[in-house]
Amino acid sequence: MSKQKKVKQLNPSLSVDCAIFGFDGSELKLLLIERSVESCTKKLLTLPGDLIFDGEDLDTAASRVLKELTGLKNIFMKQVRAFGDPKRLKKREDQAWLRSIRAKPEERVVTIAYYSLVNMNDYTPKPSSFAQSARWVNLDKSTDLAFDHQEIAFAAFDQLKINLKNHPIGFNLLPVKFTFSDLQKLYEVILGRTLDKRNFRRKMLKLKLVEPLNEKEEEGVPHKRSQLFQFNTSNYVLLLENGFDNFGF
Amino acid sequence: MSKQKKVKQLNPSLSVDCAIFGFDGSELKLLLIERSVESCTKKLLTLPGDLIFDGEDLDTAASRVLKELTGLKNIFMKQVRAFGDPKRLKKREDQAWLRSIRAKPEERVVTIAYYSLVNMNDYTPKPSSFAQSARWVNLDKSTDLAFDHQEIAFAAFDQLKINLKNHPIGFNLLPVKFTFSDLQKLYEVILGRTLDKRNFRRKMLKLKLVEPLNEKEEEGVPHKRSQLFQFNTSNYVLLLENGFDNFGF
DNA sequence: TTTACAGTGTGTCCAAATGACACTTAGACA
DNA sequence: TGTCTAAGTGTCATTTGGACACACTGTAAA
Repeated sequence: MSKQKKVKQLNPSLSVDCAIFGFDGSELKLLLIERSVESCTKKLLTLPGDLIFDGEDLDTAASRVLKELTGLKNIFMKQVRAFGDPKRLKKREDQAWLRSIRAKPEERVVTIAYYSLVNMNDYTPKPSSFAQSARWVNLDKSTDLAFDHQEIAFAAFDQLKINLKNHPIGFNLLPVKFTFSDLQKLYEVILGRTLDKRNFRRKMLKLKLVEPLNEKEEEGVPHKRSQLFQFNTSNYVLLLENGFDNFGF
Repeated sequence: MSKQKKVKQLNPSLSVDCAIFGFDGSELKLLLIERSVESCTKKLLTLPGDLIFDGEDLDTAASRVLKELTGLKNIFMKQVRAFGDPKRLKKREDQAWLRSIRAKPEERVVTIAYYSLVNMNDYTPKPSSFAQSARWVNLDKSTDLAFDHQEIAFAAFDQLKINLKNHPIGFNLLPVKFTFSDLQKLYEVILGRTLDKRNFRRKMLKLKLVEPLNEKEEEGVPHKRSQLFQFNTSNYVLLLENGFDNFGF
């Protein structure tokens, strides 16, 4: 009765990749790591991702890999979809990296992509494992990713935009107390266009997802101090479950 | 130089499963196959699905597997997502079947689910391979599926409903020429509720997706003969690409 | 030939939602 | 005291959504 089977073994055909979007109040960023290639000075810029273990649950694997590479934990991620193009890892420089670290670098790997949204200020990435660095990169500058990670990032962002319209997503991106401007900026960044202040307020309040606090924080700003809001958790949960139809800005 | 690598080899960790929805003019059906278990009289009722080959593209694999098991070909399928729960194939009766056919029946298999919509009348399933039978089953009677196929079918149906609201989906379900009633019935079946005839017509015509033909077909119906419509292909393609916001009934 | 039947096809009204638009106010600072 | 910055607020015209009822056409049966 060997315990051989209990030993964790990487499955050479399966990986997860995580597209973590962060918001700092004005710009949308993507969490990327660098992987160095032995024979080359250039580093690969990629999403955090790695092979998963035999018998490891997909969601669990995504959380584990993200934590191993970037130190981020307790982040709720949602699956985007699987990417399995046989050529997805076949570029020259990608193969160089794979040969330096994988038992079977030639193997086709199907990767399950995940995405999430976090408040950048709450999470400071700390690279480890084969991640040389882990940092937030402006979404519009996140180009030249290795493997098919550009495609994965786009797909994840599309998913984000779609879900933004049907779910009260994006609230994890803001601090507990926030202003209406914060909220609106977030929506503008994700949707990629400006919104009318009054119309935005009207719609958002109708949903009853946010409620005013008795605080007018922000000391020392060179303008009128703004009302602070928080999320109404009970309505939030309710809408999370049901989605909601009319949320088009 | 052995050609070993060129030999197609099944990957024991990867499969595809296809949720094919069919419409016969009044009810929504799901295409299911039966798999017989050697030691048992009871058959497993499942979605068409099987392991994929090393290096085989996912979309290609889905088409191949569907054809092998049911004879259906040239069906455009869309990926739902991956299912990889380590326990997804561990039920007693599921294991019995797997032991009879798989080299590694204990192995955790990640399956990539696909879905599609077809006009039932255009496709008559012909079982082959390990499919004992292949037939259309009423969606509400498609219960008691083996493995985690019930969950997959639900997820695929959810996807269908969501896409119905944002894309001109469901048109593959109808014959080239169709009446407004046909179209409306389709929507009612998928959405699971009745719609107002006049409002439906108004909205649908605004999209300019359908256009009237100079034919009032249907001979010998015990009522006024109805106008036939067809899809406006150019607008159809346009909307397929962009999706469209206002399609909520 | 008359009648019953079944599904087609059409218009209006009201309520709600949407989008466009501009000025006053609070607070900081020079 | 004036200037700057962002906050905060209301109206109107248009579009959209849902609710609602009756006459028409062709068939079949009495």
